[in-house]
Amino acid sequence: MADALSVPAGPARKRRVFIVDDHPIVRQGLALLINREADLAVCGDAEEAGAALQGVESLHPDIVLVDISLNGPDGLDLLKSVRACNHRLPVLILSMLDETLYAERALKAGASGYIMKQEATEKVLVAIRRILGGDVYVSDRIAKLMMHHFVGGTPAPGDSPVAGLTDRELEVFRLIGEGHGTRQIAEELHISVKTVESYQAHIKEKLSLRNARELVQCAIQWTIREKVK
Amino acid sequence: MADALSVPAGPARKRRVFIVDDHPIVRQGLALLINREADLAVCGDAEEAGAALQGVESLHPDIVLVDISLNGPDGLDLLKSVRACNHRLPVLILSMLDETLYAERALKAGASGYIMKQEATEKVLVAIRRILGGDVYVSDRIAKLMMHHFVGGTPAPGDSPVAGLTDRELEVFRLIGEGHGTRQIAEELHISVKTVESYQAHIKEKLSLRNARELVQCAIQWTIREKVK
DNA sequence: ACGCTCGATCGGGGAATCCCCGAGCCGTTA
DNA sequence: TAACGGCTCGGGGATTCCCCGATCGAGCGT
Repeated sequence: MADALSVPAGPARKRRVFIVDDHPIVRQGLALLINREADLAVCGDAEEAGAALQGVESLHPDIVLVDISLNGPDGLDLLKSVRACNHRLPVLILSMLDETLYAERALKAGASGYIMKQEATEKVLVAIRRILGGDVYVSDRIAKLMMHHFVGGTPAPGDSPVAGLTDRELEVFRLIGEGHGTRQIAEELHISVKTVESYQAHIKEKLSLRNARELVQCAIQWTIREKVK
Repeated sequence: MADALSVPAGPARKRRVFIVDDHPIVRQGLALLINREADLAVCGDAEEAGAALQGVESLHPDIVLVDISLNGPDGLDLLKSVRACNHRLPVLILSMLDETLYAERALKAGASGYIMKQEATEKVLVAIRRILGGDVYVSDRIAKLMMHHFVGGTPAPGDSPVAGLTDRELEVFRLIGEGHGTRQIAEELHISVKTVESYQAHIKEKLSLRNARELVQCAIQWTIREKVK
């Protein structure tokens, strides 16, 4: 854009950041944090997706920070809208939600990074700079998890890890997501409880889930998302 | 306190604020916001209940800002702990969770105010000053709702059945919704596994849930609705 | 036909949980 | 004082979890 007519030298031109979060306190906090840096400056902010799109359109920032849980269209929707407008604009998703459930989804939707609000504030700045440098930022845990999924059994990038499940496994997974218990599932499928337990173990393996509670959590969230889409 | 020997005039002694929130970004944001004011200053902050109690003990602030959803013991627990230590210390609860569910609990537990993170930043300052002045701060909506509960012992129309849960039960419910297991919850709250099981039983009773899996399903769905709303 | 892999099916067994019972303690209320 | 409700915990049997492994058949390459 117009900023090509670079400012001489000295402190290089400040990179412009746009913030989208439904909590004014967080917006202001991030703004104060970012504006304290010599090489960064907040050029605008928005509370929800609509205003955010307008702001991005008119202010053409260098990077956008987006919270996932917005009112109305959520952060991932906003991300897709930005992508739909042919913008190469890098987007950093920040959220208080569990990264294991959303980070991968965010990156597949075209985000350049994912960071949790539980992280130290410096990490936000690290993430911003790394993304501005053209890299992708995710926590070590997520990076490891995604590697696992990649080599594990999803040859097609863009496939849900759920796609790697067997027919029977997927069936059990779906029933779990609907709140059915192990014994109940065994009866509905006319198979042994032991067999259902086997499937649950395989699913946990394939989805890198640590215990049964995480399995239930994952299945339910997946079920909800499937219904919406 | 000692402030009775009033500072002449000019900028009166700054009132000291202590912040408790598990999100560094929010802590820093609030700190920057508060320190910008002529009559207020942040004297310390903490990420969880234990450190918060220590900080309050040694720094004796004029007011404490506490987020509800902390790791381990939550904001209401911390509030009760402060009260148990014979502290008259005013506490302002701030949260991103639905106020209709928590505001009343917070006030009954001895809080001086409740404000949502969705509110404008200025409202936080307004709330702080009103509480420091000896008043109580809640949104008009909550004030009206509490009146309704006061006059008619009825559970009020539009109340979630979750509102019928005990403080402790709701806490366990929330942790279940975040994917935590029974043992894990017991450790985080420093209580027996048996006690956690009791709460789970009570919750299932009150919400008419048939088994543990339905409980997990309900808790997770509720968590998503609360956070993503 | 011969291995070989993989999905579907089931079992053992110890640890953890679920789920029904009951029971103290303590603060508030009647 | 008595009653009530919330918080805390325990017993004990049923169930599930989670690690092992096993059998059987279908597809697949040589």
